[in-house]
Amino acid sequence: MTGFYGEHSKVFVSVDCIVFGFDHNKLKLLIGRRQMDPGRGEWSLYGGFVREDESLSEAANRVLFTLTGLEHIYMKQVGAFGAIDRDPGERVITVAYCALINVNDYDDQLRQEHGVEWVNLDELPRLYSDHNEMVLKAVTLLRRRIGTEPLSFNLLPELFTLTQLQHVYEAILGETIDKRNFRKRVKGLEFIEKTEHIDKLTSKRGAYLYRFNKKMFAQETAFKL
Amino acid sequence: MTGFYGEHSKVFVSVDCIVFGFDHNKLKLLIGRRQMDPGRGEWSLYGGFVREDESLSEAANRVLFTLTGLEHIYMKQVGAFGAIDRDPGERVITVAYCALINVNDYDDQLRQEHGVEWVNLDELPRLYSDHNEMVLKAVTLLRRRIGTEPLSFNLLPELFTLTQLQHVYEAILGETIDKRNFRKRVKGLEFIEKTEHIDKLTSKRGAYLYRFNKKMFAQETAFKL
DNA sequence: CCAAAAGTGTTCCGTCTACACCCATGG
DNA sequence: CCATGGGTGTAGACGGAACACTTTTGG
Repeated sequence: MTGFYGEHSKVFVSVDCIVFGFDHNKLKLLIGRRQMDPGRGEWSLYGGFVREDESLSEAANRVLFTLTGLEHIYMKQVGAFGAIDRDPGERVITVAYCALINVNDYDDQLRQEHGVEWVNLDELPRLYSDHNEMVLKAVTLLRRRIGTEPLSFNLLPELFTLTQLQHVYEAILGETIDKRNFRKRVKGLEFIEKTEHIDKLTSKRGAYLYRFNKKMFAQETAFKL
Repeated sequence: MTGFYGEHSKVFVSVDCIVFGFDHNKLKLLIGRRQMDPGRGEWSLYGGFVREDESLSEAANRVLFTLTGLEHIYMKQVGAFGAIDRDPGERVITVAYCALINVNDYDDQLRQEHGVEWVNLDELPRLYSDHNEMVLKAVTLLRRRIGTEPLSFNLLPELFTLTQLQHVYEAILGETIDKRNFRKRVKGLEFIEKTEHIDKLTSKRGAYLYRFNKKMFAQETAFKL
């Protein structure tokens, strides 16, 4: 029985994290300089090898936790990448995962300790190996899903203004959105809940803060924004 | 350098093929009884281990070719599945691929030699391990993409009637479509080309045969059907 | 001659888009 | 008092959905 498996060869499997954040009205990506060979010094996603005692998604969550100290983060598999020579050193198949985090939740000292930086997605440098390809696929998925899944809230604090929410959509879709039309659509969604709190940081007049209501959303069948 | 990799462990990596076909107005899936332990006798997708000298997609194409004798088939990665105990024998991470083939292109003798059968998707039995999950994800992707990508033609012969095309959409989406609206939309798509050939098999009156024109499609930016 | 599938347009309704001005306040 | 971002409604265009009858011909 084990003989059946024995005929075949094993390979290294790693996970790579595509970590998106949102700040200053820009979609950002967390990347760092590789600190190991091969590819030392090149810009790269943050990743790690899959261990025997963990599933792929567990590995991805562990790697993200190691990097950010954050748990229970939105993560989605982007896909497996398995070109023979994608890793110049050894045969390594990798599974890319996309995570959405709120940049304010990420301790900046921890970030520096790991030597990673927030880079504007539209100014992304050339990355190690096939990492650009992974990012591209992640962005495509994100764009496709942002309109029908409640992803944007993962990039924002718990309370946010409608203008902030709109900026997230604009950053992800790469186009400007009409303010009145956007707010009209939001108004139709019960699970985007207006609070009595007011944000006075970004405007003198102040803006109402909204909240994503998970319970309300659970009752929702489908939405478009 | 190799020491860096040496700290980590390797795992078996396989590919599994989710092969869709279309026949008798039904979407069908190719499955067979497992001929090996663990899980001998259970319904299962057809798969194989990834070799050292091939990429993931090459492995998937090889496995599909072994099974069907078909090459240059539409194939799309569905995702990686990596639960620790998903394979009862050894740790195996698998990457699922979805293929769309025309059932008439598949030699029936070859099918029997491999001991696989076409099963209606809506009558799918319980499959080995996490294979049902893979199929579910593949179907979800298929439904999402059928409206914006020219997938349906992979399931049909080169020449097809509009009724056949409509049946493909109905089978994939699991709902009936209004004939006049459907044909109105098709008429708006230049890359679905009317030929002078007439099919007399399915109706006494006869129906015009159409063809998917790849060159026309290449000039298309986006479509909806 | 009739059963069975092919083929064909119009109307209605809801949704999306474009668009401009007043409000509140801190400095 | 003015610069800055917050907040609001309407009209017209467009696209999607509903809907029924005529045509052809093999058996």
